[in-house]
Amino acid sequence: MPNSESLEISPHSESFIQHFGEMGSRWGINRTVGQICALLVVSEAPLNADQIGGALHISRSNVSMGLKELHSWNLLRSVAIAGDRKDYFTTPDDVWEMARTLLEERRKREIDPTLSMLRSVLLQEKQVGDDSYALQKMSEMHDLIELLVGWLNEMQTLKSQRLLKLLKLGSGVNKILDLTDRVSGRS
Amino acid sequence: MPNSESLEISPHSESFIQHFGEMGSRWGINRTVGQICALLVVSEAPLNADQIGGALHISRSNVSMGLKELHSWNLLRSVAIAGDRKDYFTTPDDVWEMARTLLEERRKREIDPTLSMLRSVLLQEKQVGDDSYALQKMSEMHDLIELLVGWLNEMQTLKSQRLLKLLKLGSGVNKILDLTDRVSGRS
DNA sequence: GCTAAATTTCACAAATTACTGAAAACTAGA
DNA sequence: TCTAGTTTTCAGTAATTTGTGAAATTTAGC
Repeated sequence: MPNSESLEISPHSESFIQHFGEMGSRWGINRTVGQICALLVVSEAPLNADQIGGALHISRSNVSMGLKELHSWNLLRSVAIAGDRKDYFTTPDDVWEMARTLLEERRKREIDPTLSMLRSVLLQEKQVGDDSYALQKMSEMHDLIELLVGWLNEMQTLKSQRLLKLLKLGSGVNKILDLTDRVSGRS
Repeated sequence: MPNSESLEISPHSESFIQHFGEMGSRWGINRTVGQICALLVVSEAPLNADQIGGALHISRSNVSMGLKELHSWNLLRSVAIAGDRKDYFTTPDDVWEMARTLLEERRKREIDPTLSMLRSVLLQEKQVGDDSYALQKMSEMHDLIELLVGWLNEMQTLKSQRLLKLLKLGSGVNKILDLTDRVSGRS
């Protein structure tokens, strides 16, 4: 017995969803995916595809595609509801978990491919007439990205509590780096 | 006396430029802008608009638009060449400076607007019938982003050497956080 | 294995974004 | 101030991305 009433969305949630739609393109996802994600975040109960389409005024097939995309971002959880054959969806409850996932996925899509490309170019035999300036720049960029990615990975392994502490420390980290300098005797 | 020969591009640089073009859309800039940026990075000498267009096989007007866009990302430096009325362009030499700039610009475009939106929604008078679950989520998201943005800002103020040290430390930061715990007596 | 509910796929349409050439607007020297 | 070289703007077109309905596929219960 499907619920035929369409979802009620508060004005605040409406702004939130609208904003995610507009920002979607800047974030490398499209409007619809952004809106679906926002809707699921602010909905306490899991929603089915019809509810999502109804709330956002988009077609059933568009919802299906949007969910598929959201799934590929690892931001979707499906929930089975007893006595209902429909699939219900939600996003992770913990916003920190979502942020971590997002960062990881963006790293995979936006940084890793470039690192691979740089690696493979730098690994190739130097060709005659190759400009060393360009190779120098690529090498610098490679090292920078490798360091950054390695650091991000290590941060991913940190417990939430630890990460929180580091973030709250902010540039106070300076003092601590000083401390390690003094202990190890380096500049 | 403009140089009529078209720019020579090495196969390695070619791959690099090509890659930046393909990644452009994932990075929220378009193909052309990505390619122009890559070309300027690997070119030791500054280039003029005709050279850029020639090298990338794009129209003069497209170059103009691409440069404008790159300028808005704070990644463009113009150089005057004596005895030539044309404008010459390059990107910053230091890849770390470029990375910092990039991060800052993306923060402005991708995060700051969301922070503003959340602030303004949360500041509004609670309305009757407003779902507190949604407001709770928005509040959590607001706090997370504020913390993250604050931290990023502080990192921007850190000297390069310090930043490098922090990055190389990686999850070794754990030990140091332990240390501060013991000193201050917190858990 | 049938059936009906639910979901996904896909060809096409709509909307958005990127690119171009021509014309307009600058700019530095004569 | 005139002119030739240079850059920018802009309207129209091309290319890409997004959204839809209809058809195909999957799935759970009988």
